Amino acid sequence: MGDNRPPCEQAGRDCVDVATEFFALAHSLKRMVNARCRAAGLSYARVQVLHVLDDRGTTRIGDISEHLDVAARTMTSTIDGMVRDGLVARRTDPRDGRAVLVEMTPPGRATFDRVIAIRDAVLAEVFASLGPDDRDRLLELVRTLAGETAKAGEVAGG
Amino acid sequence: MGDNRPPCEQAGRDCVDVATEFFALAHSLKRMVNARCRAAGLSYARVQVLHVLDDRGTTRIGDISEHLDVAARTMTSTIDGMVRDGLVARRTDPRDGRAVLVEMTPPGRATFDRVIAIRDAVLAEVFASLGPDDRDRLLELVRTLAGETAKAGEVAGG
DNA sequence: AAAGATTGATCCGTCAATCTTG
DNA sequence: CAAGATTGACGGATCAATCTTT
Repeated sequence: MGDNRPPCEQAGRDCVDVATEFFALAHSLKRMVNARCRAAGLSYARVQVLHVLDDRGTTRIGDISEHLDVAARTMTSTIDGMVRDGLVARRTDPRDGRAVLVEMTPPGRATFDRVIAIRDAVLAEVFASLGPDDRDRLLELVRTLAGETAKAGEVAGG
Repeated sequence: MGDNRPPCEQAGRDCVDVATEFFALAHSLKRMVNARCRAAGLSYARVQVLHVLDDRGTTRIGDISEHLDVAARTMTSTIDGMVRDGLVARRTDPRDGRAVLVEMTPPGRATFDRVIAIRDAVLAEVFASLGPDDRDRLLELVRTLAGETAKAGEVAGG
C-alpha cells in the first residue's frame, strides 16, 4: 500500500468531506426555505418562534430561546420586531415578575397558518426525492450525529 | 388503520419531520464549529473565505461570494473586516478595472493553518461516530437532496 | 447597457454587561 | 446572590440602490 497517512487522518479527511457537503446542503436548503417564507411574509426565524407558540401555547421568552437554541439577545430583538408587527404580544408572568410571556395574536395566527403551509411544501418538494426508506435511513444517521454533537457540546460547554 | 389523511399528506409530514431534525442538527453543528473556531481566533465565515483562497489562490471577490453562496454585500463587509485584521489584502484586477482580487497574507496563512486543524478535529470528532459505510450512505443521501435543492432553487430563482 | 463592487437599511446571531425581581 | 430579560457593540446575512468600468 502506497498510503503514507495513518488511518486516523484518512478517516479525518473522509469525515471532513462528508461534513463539507452536509454543511453546503444545509446552507442552500435554509436559504431556499428562508426566501420562500420571506416572500410569503415571514422570515424563517419568525416562523420558528410562531411554531413554538403553536405547539406549546403562550410561552416564556427564555423557554423559546432555549428550545430554538439561540442566545437570549436574539430572542429579545426578534420578539421586539414581531411585537412591532403585531404578530405576538408580551405579558409579564403573573407567577414570576422576572419572566415575560409571549402570546400569539390573531394576525400572528393567520400569518403562521399561511406561511407554515408554504414551508412544508418546500420541504416536501425536496425531501420527497428520497423515498420513505431513504428518509428513515437519513433520520437515523441524523439522530446518531445529533447525539454525538450533544456529547461534544457538553465537553466544550463544561 | 385509522389514518384518514391521504398518502401525499402523510409523505409531507414525514418529510417535514426529517427536515426538522436535519435543520436542528445543522444548526447545533454549525454553532459548535463556529464556537471552537472563534475560540481559536477566526470566525467560521472567515475560515471559509481563507479556505477558498487556500484552494484557488488569489481570487476575485465575486468568485468567492459565488463559491460560498452568499450575497455580494456579505463578502464586501467580511473582507473589510479581514483586511482590517491583516488576514487578506485587496488588489484591483490588472485585467479588469471593475474586479477586485483578494489575496491571503502571511498572517492570514498562519491563522488559517492553525484554525483549519481545529475545525477538522471538531468535524472528525462528530462524524467519526458514523463509521465509513454510514458516512458513504449519508454522503449519497446528501447529494441526492442537494441535486433536488438545486432544481427547486432554479424554479424559484428563474 | 451590463458587470463588478460598494453602500444603506435591516434582521438575526454572538458575547458581555446591566437592570430588575425572587 | 441567582435568575430572567434587556441593552450595547458587533459580525454576518438579506435586498435594493448606487457608482465605476467595460
